[in-house]
Amino acid sequence: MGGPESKGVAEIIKAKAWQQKRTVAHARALLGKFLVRRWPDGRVEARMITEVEAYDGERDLASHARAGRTRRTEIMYAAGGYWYVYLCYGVHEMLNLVVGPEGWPAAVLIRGLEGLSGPGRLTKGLGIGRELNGATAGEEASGLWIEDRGVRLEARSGIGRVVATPRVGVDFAGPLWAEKRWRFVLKPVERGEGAHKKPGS
DNA sequence: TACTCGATCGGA
DNA sequence: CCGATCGAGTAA
Repeated sequence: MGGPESKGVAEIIKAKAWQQKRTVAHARALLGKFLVRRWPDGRVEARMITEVEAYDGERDLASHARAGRTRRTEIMYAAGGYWYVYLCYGVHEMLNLVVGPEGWPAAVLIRGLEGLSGPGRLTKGLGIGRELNGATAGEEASGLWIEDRGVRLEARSGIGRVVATPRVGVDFAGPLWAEKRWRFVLKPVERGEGAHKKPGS
């Protein structure tokens, strides 16, 4: 199976990879990657990322960074590759990957995984809490990391198609920022879509 | 220190 | 539709 460069070999994505100032592109690029969790008992659970949102700079009034540097947002100003985990509505832990160069506050909210839909549900499902806030995304550093398992999302890849929509729950940010289509969802291909199918079968 | 309000979810 | 539940941010 496969040669020396066989596809499907999981590659752990290094923190460095998230340090370019391309927040929206980073969000889009996370679709199809795998979020991997090492549980305390050593078991490893990996799920494909299917839904993300980009939050980009202080100018983005939907972002926590709209208030500038504060104790909470400090981690967003770090260079890409750290986890930003915060409590929402006093109930749900939200998992974000900090992206961009140092000094530019940006993050990608991970909103959905294959089989675990919803930002609050996925953190609960993977045992992720605020104790990971500020930790490095990496197997050794935090037991929570991103892997590229070779999934490609080009047309006819058969995996799915990417849909861009406005972000969820950010109407408070005003129309300019609420309407930006910075939410990306990986929709599975429908039967008969994305590949030729014999009619009438 | 007081007050407001959320990057949500599950149950009426 | 509504309540849960709590910490960050703001005003004072």
